[in-house]
Amino acid sequence: MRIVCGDLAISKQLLSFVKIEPMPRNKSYLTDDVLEKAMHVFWNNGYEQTSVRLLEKEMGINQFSIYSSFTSKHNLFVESLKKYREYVNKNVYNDLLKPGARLKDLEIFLNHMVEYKKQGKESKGCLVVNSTGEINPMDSEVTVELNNYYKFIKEMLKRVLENSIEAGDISADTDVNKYSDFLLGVMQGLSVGAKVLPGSQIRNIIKVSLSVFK
Amino acid sequence: MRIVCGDLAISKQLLSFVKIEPMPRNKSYLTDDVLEKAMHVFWNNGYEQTSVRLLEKEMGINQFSIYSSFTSKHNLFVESLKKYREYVNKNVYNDLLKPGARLKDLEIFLNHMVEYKKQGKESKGCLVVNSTGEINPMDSEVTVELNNYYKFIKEMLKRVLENSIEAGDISADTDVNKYSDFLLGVMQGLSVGAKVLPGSQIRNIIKVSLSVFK
DNA sequence: CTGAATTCTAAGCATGTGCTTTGATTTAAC
DNA sequence: GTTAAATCAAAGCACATGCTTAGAATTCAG
Repeated sequence: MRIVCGDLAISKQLLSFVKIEPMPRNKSYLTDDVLEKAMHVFWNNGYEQTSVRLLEKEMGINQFSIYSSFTSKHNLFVESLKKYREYVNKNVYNDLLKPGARLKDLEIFLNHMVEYKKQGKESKGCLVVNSTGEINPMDSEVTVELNNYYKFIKEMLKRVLENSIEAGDISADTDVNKYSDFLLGVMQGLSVGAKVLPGSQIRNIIKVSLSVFK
Repeated sequence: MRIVCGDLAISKQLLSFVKIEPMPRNKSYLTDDVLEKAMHVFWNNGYEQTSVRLLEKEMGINQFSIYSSFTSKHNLFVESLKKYREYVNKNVYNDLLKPGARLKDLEIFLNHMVEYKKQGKESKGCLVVNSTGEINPMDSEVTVELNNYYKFIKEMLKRVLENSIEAGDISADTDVNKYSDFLLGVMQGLSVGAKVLPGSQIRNIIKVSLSVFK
């Protein structure tokens, strides 16, 4: 019997006093790296359209390794959703998460989405919104993670509104909870709309949505 | 060689002068009926999760008949999307499509959605919005039909706004095009949100959205 | 009734699916 | 070097998938 240590080489030494037998071969990959790659595959193709063969190819490890690290395709998907939240935190919503971010920054962010789409790139939408449509609601593990994501976005929007109040951009008695719900709804709508509607319509949605604060 | 007449028994007689050989067996089902059943299967399960075996069972006809009437699963899905537009026209948006329907009716309609969900029923969302998330954008046949649907909804919302202007509910210089885009965006957002968010949040989205007209 | 056209039933096809097993390879304490 | 544990690559498993085929059943003009 031995303590499994995953890909944290250092913990091997920390746990060496427990170990009673020779140490085995090391993983040739970092769990976190291949998970991020898996996330992108799910993001591009959706859950059902993503086969384990495709994951194997894109993650750069074979099926045995996938199953020994993530136990099932379904679990890998759930982990990918968690990873997605971490990913957008760092790479998508970073400006909006900065301390002091205001409605003006939200406006810039939303318009940036349209610009990005106009540059010819295919809009693959939001992994979570796409999954909300695809996954059946009985799948509680996934549903929990979808809700975690939406809570995360709502909290971000709440802070944006609070900062806007503090900066005097909007009235001090603005119902922050109510309006962050509204903005979350708008963003869910944009995630759908941006995939198919022309830019002019998306811009109209953004304009009118933000006009409620004037 | 013979003229195929589908399920319109009457046209057999109309075309009888063309026919040169004995008449064959008749279809035991109406194409339109089984199509509507197929639509519900796709609505409940999504495109990928719907197998031809399941369609066979729910449509009540076997695979041969499915393929001879609809040529492929993909084409059956496209036809189902068209059928869906016809379906919601009759069964979902009927009140909003009545001549003279106003914003007040839209408000009732949206709140009805929340009530329906509160009654414990699983919200399966909108077939088109779900498909917008699931289908890859390169699938042009499907994309065209998704856009047809959204155009249909936008036209409906435009008429609601025009009626509201005429009734004096909202300002006469309201930019109908712009605000119908906005309302379409809100409805897309609600189709996503209603599947996972609590009723209180949905109600907030509705309230704030409609407050732009006050 | 006969016969040709069309439908239906049901079996079958090749391929794709998620997941498992096998056996060779690598690791590092002894 | 030896040895045991964990890794890896590759083949394999049972079953599901979209779609097709073969043959029996049905229809209706002649």
